[in-house]
Amino acid sequence: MAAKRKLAENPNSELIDFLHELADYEKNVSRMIHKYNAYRKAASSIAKIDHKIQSITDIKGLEGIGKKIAAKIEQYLSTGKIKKLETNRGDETGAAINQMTRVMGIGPAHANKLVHQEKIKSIDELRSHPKRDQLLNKTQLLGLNYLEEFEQKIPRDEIKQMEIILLREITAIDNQLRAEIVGSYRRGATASSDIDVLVTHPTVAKLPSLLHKIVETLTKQFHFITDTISVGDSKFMGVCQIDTSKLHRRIDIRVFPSEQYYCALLYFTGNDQLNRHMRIVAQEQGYKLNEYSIQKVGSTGTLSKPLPVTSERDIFDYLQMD
DNA sequence: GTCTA
DNA sequence: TACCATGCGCG
DNA sequence: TAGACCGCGCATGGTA
Repeated sequence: MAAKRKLAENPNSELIDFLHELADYEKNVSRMIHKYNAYRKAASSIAKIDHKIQSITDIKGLEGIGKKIAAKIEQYLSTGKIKKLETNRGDETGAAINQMTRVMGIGPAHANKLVHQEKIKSIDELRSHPKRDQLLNKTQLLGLNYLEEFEQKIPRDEIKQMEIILLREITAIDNQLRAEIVGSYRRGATASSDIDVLVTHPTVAKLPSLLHKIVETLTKQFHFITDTISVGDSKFMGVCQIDTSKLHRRIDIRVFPSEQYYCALLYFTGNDQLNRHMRIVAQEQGYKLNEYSIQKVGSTGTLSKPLPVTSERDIFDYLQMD
């Protein structure tokens, strides 16, 4: 094979897209987050099937697929359409609400308000609205400003370049600092939707001021950070740019005390599915696992002190996992 | 919308 | 000013 | 058939 080939598309991708569209409508328009999750779960079950679904018997009994979704799939199989989806698509207001939620910081609640109260029907109308600056908060204005840029994936090579700068500058602030880029990048992805940085330092008391120092340095000295969305003692969320010829990117930086670092590393490397799986295994083995620690659960539900963890391996060992 | 107690 | 509820993004 | 469906840091806006 001469060049890297695009991964073969899932044989049921059209059906999966339909389910995602139904999911989005429930989340953004109906504001039923659990229905959203139900549709997503059904879609992910179907995504695991490696052949084209021919009949309803192919999916009956699959995890997350009950009566209603099965009926919709049946409709899709026989007519190529799903009534409910066609109805949703005919709802202009719903479509407008969905569009609004493309903007970072505009969720279902605010999107509904913009469309229902302000009668705003499109992103363009929002951009040119005379009261735009009163209708949106700081984060949402940033989100609107960078909307198209944030929708672009970040190539792995670009993150690699950022990694060099980040590690160099963070270490320059304090050579006891340790930092890693986690998320899909650490899982080896060829492109990511944002940059997620974890930082730790052996001296707990220093952590909050260190985060502020890191943010200040990367902002004022290097103009690497271009905007701050939020910043507290343990988490920064913002925008960065490797140089002015490149797009603006979403970046998060979190600091953890060293005893929590490896639980955080595991958690923020993900993915979601692995996290859920490990939480369940932990529970089965009599532990409680989260992004901060692993604790033993006593017979009465009492929690032990956080167990010592000095590597990700330690966590797998407690849980007897490979 | 689906699953479970 | 202090506190609280809500919205949002996130692996 | 009622209730769960992950939980947390930060911003914001409301209330006392």
